[in-house]
Amino acid sequence: MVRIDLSKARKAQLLLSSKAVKHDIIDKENIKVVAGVDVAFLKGIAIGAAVNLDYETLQLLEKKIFSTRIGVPYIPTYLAFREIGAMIGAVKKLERMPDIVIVDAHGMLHPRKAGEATHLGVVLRIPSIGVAKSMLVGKVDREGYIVYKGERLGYKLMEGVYISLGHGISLETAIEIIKRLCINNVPEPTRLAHIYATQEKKALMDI
DNA sequence: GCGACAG
DNA sequence: ATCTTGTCGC
Repeated sequence: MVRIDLSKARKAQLLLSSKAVKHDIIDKENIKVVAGVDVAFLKGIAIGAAVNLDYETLQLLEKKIFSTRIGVPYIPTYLAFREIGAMIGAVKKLERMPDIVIVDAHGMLHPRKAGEATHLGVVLRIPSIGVAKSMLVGKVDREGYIVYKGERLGYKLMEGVYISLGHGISLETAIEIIKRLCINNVPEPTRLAHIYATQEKKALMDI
């Protein structure tokens, strides 16, 4: 496990956030495939899982796994540097590139507006939305919006479901999409990706 | 300086 | 995130 150069990582995040976009770069009326990504850990291995769902029916279309060695430890606000390799590897294995990707972590609701969801969206040049289980920065206002440094960057859909702007999708559209995907108190793509990653991890344990 | 801190 | 069985409750 190599220690991360926080100075360089910080600069990378600032560059990434400068390239992130807060408005829709796709036609929301034309979303067909939505992906969910998650990562499970076993020893020194990160197991990335990516699943594609039909946006209309929420049915599973395909799923892929990409495992890699863990390079760095978990350091708050630098989560992406630990997981994104496995996540991107899994997404790239999908036969059909999804129209948008749902990441189970924050996006712009991050000290440098460069959380994992934003990081992945900018790197893959694909619209992304972050959905975290707890708050990292910001505060929820009377209407449910999460404000950070005077900017609305997210929305509290319910306890344990915090929408965080990722890349290429406006907050209003992101809220609309996540409301539609949230079935069991969690976005369906995220739930399936988590199950798949955990399943693969258990399979590796029997070896 | 102190405490908090996505997964 | 991960280490981990049974158990309380709808």
